[in-house]
Amino acid sequence: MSLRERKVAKKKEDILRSASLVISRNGYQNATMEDIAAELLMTKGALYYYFKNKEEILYSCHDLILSAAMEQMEAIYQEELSSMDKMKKAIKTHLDIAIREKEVFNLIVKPEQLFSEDNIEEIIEKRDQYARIFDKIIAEGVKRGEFTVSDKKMARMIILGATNWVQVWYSPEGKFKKEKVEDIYAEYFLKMLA
Amino acid sequence: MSLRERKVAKKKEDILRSASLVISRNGYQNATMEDIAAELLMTKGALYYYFKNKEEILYSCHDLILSAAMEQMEAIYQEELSSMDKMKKAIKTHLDIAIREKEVFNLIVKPEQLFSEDNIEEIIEKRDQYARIFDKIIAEGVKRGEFTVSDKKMARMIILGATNWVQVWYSPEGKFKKEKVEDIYAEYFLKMLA
Amino acid sequence: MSLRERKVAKKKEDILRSASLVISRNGYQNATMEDIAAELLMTKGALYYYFKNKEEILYSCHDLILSAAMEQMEAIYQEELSSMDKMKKAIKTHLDIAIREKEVFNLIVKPEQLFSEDNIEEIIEKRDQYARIFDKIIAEGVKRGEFTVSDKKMARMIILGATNWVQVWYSPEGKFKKEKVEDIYAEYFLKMLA
Amino acid sequence: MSLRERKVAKKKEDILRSASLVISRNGYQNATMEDIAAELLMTKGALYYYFKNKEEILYSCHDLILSAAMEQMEAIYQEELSSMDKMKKAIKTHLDIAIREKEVFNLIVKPEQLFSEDNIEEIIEKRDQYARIFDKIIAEGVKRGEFTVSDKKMARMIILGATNWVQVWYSPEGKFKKEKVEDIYAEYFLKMLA
DNA sequence: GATGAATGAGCATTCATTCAT
DNA sequence: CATGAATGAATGCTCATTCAT
Repeated sequence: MSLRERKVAKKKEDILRSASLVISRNGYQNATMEDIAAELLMTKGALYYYFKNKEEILYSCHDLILSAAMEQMEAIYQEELSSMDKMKKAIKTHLDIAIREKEVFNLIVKPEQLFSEDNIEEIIEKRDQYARIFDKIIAEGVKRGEFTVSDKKMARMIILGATNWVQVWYSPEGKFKKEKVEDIYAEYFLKMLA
Repeated sequence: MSLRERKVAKKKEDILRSASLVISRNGYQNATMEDIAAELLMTKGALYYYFKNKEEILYSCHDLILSAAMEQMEAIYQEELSSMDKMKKAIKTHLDIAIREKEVFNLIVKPEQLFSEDNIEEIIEKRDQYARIFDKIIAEGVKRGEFTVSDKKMARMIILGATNWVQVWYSPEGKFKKEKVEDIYAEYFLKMLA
Repeated sequence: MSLRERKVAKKKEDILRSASLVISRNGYQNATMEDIAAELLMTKGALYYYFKNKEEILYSCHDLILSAAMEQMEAIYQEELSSMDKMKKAIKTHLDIAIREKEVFNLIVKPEQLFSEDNIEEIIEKRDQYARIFDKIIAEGVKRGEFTVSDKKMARMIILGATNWVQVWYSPEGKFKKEKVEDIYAEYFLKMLA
Repeated sequence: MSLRERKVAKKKEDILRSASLVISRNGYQNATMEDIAAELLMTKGALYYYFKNKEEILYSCHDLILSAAMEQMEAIYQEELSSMDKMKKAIKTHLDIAIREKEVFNLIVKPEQLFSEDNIEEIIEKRDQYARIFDKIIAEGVKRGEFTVSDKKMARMIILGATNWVQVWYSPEGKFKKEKVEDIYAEYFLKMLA
């Protein structure tokens, strides 16, 4: 990658970071191009040099985080661990991301209202891919006899639902430390899957 | 209540129902005053006779549903049932509301972005009140020895998080019937609390 | 038509008149909604109460004039006149419109660049309909032995082309009076068709 | 002219050719500096090294074509031919240019909307110069007794108007071949002038 | 000479809100 | 009470133009 390409890539990242920030503060619909640019001391016109339109920024934001999450999760799946430990690690990792990326991660919730038809399929597919890693961990656990579940998919929904929800109430200043939350969540879910 | 007052109250209800409907269809940000009025064969100007502004409609919508939910939940809490059965019923009821009221219920998620400071405190207080009924059911179950949980509040968060999430993926046309979902969710959570 | 409907119709007409004026002054691409509104002492937002978007204003402008022209021309065709006189009258009428409606009439020239696919077909069809009235007059003249032309369609193109061009150079303050222009044009074309 | 000067001149020509092309494709208002540069594999910034601004490109484009046309037309006027043949040749040549240069030639139509005051006078003067060659041919024909016209200027307007209009409807894929069109047009006009 | 990057002014469009009637 | 009409502020996006490197 040439110097220039790296500069562009860096700038794009900056923009996505700024966008994430603004979205976190105001929500997607209230995040204006102006806001995103101002955060970077640019003018909104400049954003269009790097991204085609607002949706592309949003999409990239989302993609960036989800891709990274997927990578981590896939790595966990590949590790040589008991299913219990794998799930524990997966839950903790997911919680970690959901808390750190709060709003952007939250975009996953209603893609139909935020993305145009061009992107929506890919979005949903990626989301499903991510979810399927949890399915695989559960399936593995069941096969190994570590887990007993009446419906695997539903179990995954419960786990992901509950962990996604954490961003609604979690605050770094709150009574619970992040690590504590992760431990308890993992404990409960393992009990549920046992 | 005079006849006129009753008429006004009726109209307000109509408006809230329409607002709920439109919000469910399009999401809050895409629900225009025009849409809400059109559904009732009124003009948007008339809405301002009954409500101060859009936020007040939203607030009332939210309040209406949450109040009703609270009432149901409180009734369940008062019933003479084992904690297991109480929780089962509570979960099913909550799921039922979350599915039926989808979008409006979803407003709970990020009140800071939707409500001005005037309303936000009250909103959060009410939400907490609702949640506290679950806390009470859990506490009761623990006292009676039916549940064993390391952290009551966290257990409640998990339950509510997972059940709120259901609206993200549930569709009446989908593979799972509502009753089936309710059963499985209840089963998993009871296992978790046991 | 109720009072209100008439009021709306009147306002729409006003807007179209204003749009015509502004388009005449600045050309279509340089005619902003702001300009059109300002001319009527309205704000641009109000225009959207009457028309869906800028293109619809443009389209209506165009349609209004072309429809009126078509009516006049059809009437001329129906009159009991020699083909010579009919053509003379048609040419004069067309010149009259082309001069009076200058810019708006000029929109006919490149519809592909100005109209979206939704309207373009109808636009072109209407333009062709109008042209076909000239074809009929020529054909009639040929049948009656008043005209001799090697190619009817080409003759019509020449006549319409030349008369449309008149708006490029004609000015009320110029050396030639409108009536004089009309007479000379008619004379030349009749000689051409004879 | 030094080597460097020649290089610059060459580049300017390239730019004008590209501009013509892009304008022909999209129309002037939709021809962006970006488009013009892209065609030459340059960046739009570079265009400003050769031309002060977009208008100057447009102006030069227009000037280039009109100058070439004038040269051809002047040559025709100088030829030793009957007025009939001269006019025939002139019409064919004009049609040829109008068809080939379509959009750029079309700029002539409303110079006031496209050019600033600095250029407009010169534009109009050049356009008139071009037209005057037709006047001279007609005048010559009248003097020689080949043509009989009641008003020379008006005859020229009709001829130029009709031939300019040809670009509105002519298409290489259409039913009429270019040569056929030229022949018929010449025939009609000569009949008109006879 | 040329490029990448940025600017800033402008425009169509949307929509909550207001208010005379 | 309700409506029709209008407002105005906001927003995404485009593009000619500039300029440091």
